[in-house]
Amino acid sequence: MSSKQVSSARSRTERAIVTAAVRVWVRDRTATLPQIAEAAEVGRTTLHRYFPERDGLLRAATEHALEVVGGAIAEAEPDRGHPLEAIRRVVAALASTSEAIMFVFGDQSLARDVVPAAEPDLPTPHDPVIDLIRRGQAEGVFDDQLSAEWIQQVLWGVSYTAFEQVEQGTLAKFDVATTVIRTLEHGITARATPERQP
Amino acid sequence: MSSKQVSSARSRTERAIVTAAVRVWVRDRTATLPQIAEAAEVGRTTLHRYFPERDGLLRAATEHALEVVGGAIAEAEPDRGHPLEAIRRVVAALASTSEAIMFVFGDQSLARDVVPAAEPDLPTPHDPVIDLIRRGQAEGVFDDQLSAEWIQQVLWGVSYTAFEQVEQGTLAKFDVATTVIRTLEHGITARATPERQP
DNA sequence: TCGGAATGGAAGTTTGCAGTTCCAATATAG
DNA sequence: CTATATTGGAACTGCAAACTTCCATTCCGA
Repeated sequence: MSSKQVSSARSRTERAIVTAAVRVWVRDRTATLPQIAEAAEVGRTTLHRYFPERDGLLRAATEHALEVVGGAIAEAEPDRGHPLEAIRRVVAALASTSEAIMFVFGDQSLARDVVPAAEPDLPTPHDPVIDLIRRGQAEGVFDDQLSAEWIQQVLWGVSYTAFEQVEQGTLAKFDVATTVIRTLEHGITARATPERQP
Repeated sequence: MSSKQVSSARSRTERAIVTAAVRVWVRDRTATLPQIAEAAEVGRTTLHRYFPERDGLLRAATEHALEVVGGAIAEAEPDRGHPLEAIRRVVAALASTSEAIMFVFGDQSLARDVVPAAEPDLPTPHDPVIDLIRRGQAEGVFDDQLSAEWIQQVLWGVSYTAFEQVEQGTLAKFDVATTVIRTLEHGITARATPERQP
């Protein structure tokens, strides 16, 4: 895309800045640029050279986070195997990108304003996770009384909740995938509930 | 608590400001005080007279939102009846306080910093919802392989997700309680899944 | 009706951060 | 080794929003 070949130094610095931005902003959305420069171990001047304005960095950080999440989902091969197995792989994959997910979904204004601009076509149309859910519904594995979009949002929401718990030490990182999957598959009720008889 | 009797005017104005703050900040955490003054139909000067600094209003808004949510939960009588029925009442009650819930839980820094200061003893110890979940687990209704705290967080998380969907028009307000409860009770899988056989 | 309480408009001050400029120091490639 | 690219320290401007002050007006209870 760039007209000139980027030097290795440039790309290394840019990557450091963007990842630092995600890392810092995920904990404090109001963190200042100097704070991010410090986290990236980069001078304030350098940061402004790479990203002349705050919004540009915000967008780059968002795009980067989306790439990380998208890549993890792709690696999980959601279009392969039994839907239940596939979604377990997806959850496990998401667990390894918790920072990126919390960054993107931790601020509703990000998801509302920046994400659409960042991904002109990928987000809603042809989402591999939606495809997986639809496939699972067609095969009678997932509840087809619930919309695929709702199920997807629940997947994000429950995963996000788990990441939060890890963050505050209430849940062991190791248990994230198991807990999320168990909750998704059976809800919060004990197994084999006598189908409502309260 | 106050040494002087508060005039009806004072309390009416204060209430208008606080509810406006919740209403505005739930959609845009970065909204300015003039914006809130306008939403409260109150002069900028008046707002500053009631809340000399931003943090004070933020705290008051948080306390108010917590009171609203706590009141709704209490009205749902979570300690009465079958746990499944009780939690359905709680979800229905939460649905009517979506604004307050989204305000408190929509910003992790709020839940992290302001909430503990706002409720010195109520939040974690002796939470009626936790009590309900524990009771349900003891009666074999809720999954006792999951911690009560996790189940509570899932309850919040799924409800929050539903409110978001309503906000963006993806879910009808009318369907919130049904959808949340169905998801909580059975997860995202079709009823009577042949207990794993992928 | 009268007087204190409450309100709000307008125009301050202060603060903190984004964005800029300049120049010297250092790293990297040819 | 030298030239160019990259970096970053420091001091600047500009701006937006929090917070303040003053005073005229309106509301409300005694």
